[in-house]
Amino acid sequence: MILEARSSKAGRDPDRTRKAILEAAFGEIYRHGFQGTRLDDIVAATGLTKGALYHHFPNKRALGYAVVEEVIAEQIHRIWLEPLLTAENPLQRLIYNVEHLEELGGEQLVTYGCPLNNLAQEMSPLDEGFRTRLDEVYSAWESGIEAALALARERGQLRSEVDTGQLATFIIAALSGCIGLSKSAQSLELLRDCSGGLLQYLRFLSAEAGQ
Amino acid sequence: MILEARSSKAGRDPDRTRKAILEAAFGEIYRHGFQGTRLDDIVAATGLTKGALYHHFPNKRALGYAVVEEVIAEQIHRIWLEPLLTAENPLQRLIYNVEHLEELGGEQLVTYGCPLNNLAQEMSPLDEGFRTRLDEVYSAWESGIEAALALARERGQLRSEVDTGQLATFIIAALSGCIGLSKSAQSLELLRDCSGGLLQYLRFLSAEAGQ
Amino acid sequence: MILEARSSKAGRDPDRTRKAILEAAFGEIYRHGFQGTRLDDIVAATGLTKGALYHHFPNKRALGYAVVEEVIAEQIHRIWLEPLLTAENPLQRLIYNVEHLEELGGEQLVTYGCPLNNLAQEMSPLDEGFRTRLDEVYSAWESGIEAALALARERGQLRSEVDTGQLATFIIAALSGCIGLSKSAQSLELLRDCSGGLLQYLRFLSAEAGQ
Amino acid sequence: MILEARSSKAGRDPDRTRKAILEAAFGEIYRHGFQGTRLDDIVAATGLTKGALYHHFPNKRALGYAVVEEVIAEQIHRIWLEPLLTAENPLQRLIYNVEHLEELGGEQLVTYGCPLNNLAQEMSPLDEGFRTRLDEVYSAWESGIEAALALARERGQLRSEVDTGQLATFIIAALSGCIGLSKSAQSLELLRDCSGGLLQYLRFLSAEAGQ
DNA sequence: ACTAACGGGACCTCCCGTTGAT
DNA sequence: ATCAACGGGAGGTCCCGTTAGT
Repeated sequence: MILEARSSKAGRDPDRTRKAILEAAFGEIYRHGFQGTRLDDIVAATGLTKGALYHHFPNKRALGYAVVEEVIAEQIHRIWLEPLLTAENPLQRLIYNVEHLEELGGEQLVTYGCPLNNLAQEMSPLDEGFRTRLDEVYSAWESGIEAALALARERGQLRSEVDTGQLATFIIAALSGCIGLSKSAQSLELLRDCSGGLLQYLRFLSAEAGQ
Repeated sequence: MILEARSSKAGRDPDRTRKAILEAAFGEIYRHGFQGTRLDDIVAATGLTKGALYHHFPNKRALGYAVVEEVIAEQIHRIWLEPLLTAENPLQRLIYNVEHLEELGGEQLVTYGCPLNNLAQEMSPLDEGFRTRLDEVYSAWESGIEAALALARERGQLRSEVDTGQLATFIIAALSGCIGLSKSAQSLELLRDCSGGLLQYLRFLSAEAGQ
Repeated sequence: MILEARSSKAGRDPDRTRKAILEAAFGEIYRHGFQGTRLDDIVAATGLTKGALYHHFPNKRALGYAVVEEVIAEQIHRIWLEPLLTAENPLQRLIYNVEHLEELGGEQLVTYGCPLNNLAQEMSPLDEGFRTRLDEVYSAWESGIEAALALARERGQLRSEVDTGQLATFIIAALSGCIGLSKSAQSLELLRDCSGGLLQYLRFLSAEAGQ
Repeated sequence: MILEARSSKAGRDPDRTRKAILEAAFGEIYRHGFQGTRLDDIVAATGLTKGALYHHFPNKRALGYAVVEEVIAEQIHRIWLEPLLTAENPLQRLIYNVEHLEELGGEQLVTYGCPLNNLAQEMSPLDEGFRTRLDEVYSAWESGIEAALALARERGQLRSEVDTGQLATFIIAALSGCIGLSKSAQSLELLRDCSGGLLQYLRFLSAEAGQ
């Protein structure tokens, strides 16, 4: 998102500038990792200069934190929480999401992987600030899925002996693992195969319930 | 492995030196990522100098490649291939491995995650040389597990309709995901929970076969 | 040119800074050759830092190119083009220049030689970017001398059968050679002797025209 | 010159090894300059190792000195001294040499220039040891040409008022300059043009004598 | 006479962050 | 709020020379 030129700087919307920086930062971090991202590239992507960036964020790390809290968390919410919690049939919607990972994750999913998992694997052991923020996003994701599973179980769509908390965690782990493997292999087919393994498990847990 | 000080620079065992560099490099890369690793730290860990390192490896990247090919691949082989392929009951051994991830992966498994997955998530999209080498390790891992599954299926320990290739991929993905999640959460408990989800799936697939 | 210390890094005149870097770079390259020049010496000579240098030039090579295009080309223009093209009697002015090489070239002419020739001999075979830029300076020098010779021939000050283009090239070659020889010998006398050989030739070509 | 493998190291001829190193060093220095030459490249070109090089020469500089004294000086002697001093008509032979620079200097003359001039321009101001040795080669070259000119004058082939010493110096300077210019321009045509300028002068000095 | 392993240090490159000004 | 100019320092690369050994 490159800001269009305006006649005066004073006329710019500071929130829009902040958003633009965050988006550009997300894109660079997604493609190069946090350590591999250069601030100069971010400002170049926005058409601004470093001074503007440092006006909105005290340093690179804080910018990274903001990307986690505002961009990545928002994506998880938009894709995995909101749809599941408003769905008529949460379990079906969950299965639908797993079946349509590619569309939901964007065309770069196989190329660059999962933004959340990427950052987590890179930064969690290096920086506690990143770790706690990433962990919170994971927790939110997990509780969303667990809520959907619990609702499904209540409705008799899921085997009653299922530990919804454990299953939610396992689903996220499996998804992250599948996307990660397909990234290493650069293979969309592998992503489908691998998520197929998860789907089989999910269908088994729900199909049995239907009997 | 710190090489003891010697009176001379010549007369050393070149293979031992190379090994020492690789081990030190593996440790640094494991803890800080490849991009976050400094050659100075590697040489400091070995008691050598940059000159020695440069004598054995043309540059940092080649050193990284060698770590993948010689250290990480060897670990996968030692833990996941050799035991499974020589076991009386490969499926039991596979389950045993999943149950004892902590001991097999070392005390730092929760702290720093899976060495293979870490490098793959960081470097696969950035460097094709890394990607292909890491992909090969994954492939070897996968074929080892698949061979064990196929043998188990032959012996009637596994449901006959199981696609062993897909399942092997899914197992690796789930393992990688579980370890990654537990790293982000810094929680051993989460690792146990998550791998419990995988075990349940595996036991289901094998228990049914017994019927 | 050492920039005076200022309280701030901002608020400087960027053009002056750039000039200062170019001048310092020219001096170091002139004395040590391009490959023998260290960026540390250049920044030390200006009182700046590497950061400032890197802000104005992307790398050492680009700095070298700029020295050729802006400093050396300017010197050639100031000494050999402008005076000849505005002179009442271009041929006389050309001879005057050859007779007063020492003053025009600076006190370091015998010590360090011709800046243009030095760089050309060192870098032309090593770097095409240097070669083309140096070749352009040579071409400009040559066309200036040729223009002067052509005018002189028109006025009957030069034998009519002279090939002004060839002669201009030869004059530059002879000058470069003379300065180079005197540098190797560290002998001002040799410079005078050698340029005397060229002067004799020039006088012969012009004296005949007077007949 | 790569030494053929022998069954034993003791069986090698030390003088041949030394020669091989000198030849390889000359080639590398000719193409990359002295400062741009790496000892590793020299030893790679000979098939030896650095130990062998340091057995024959105490350091890089001494090797460079030896290249001047033994390789370059020998070339000057072979091309410019011996033929001129044994020729029936030294002046004709001198003119012949100027006319056939390309063949005498090798195919790389335009590409890489004159080995003697290259080293002189690069190293004379940087290292007094190089300067004196290169100056000696120039002196030898000059005295050879002067001897030829003096003989020619004696025989009435050259105008009697010619200062043979000055002319010899000028010839060398002009030759060096012509080769240097053609190197910068990467133009064989320019070499012919430029040496044509010198030839015209020489023919004039001799033609007049013939009258 | 020759080798491989290694020491040691210099140099360019690169990038995060700061400053005064607008 | 935004900018260009600049400080400062770290990291990878590179290469000359040394050493014990054969």
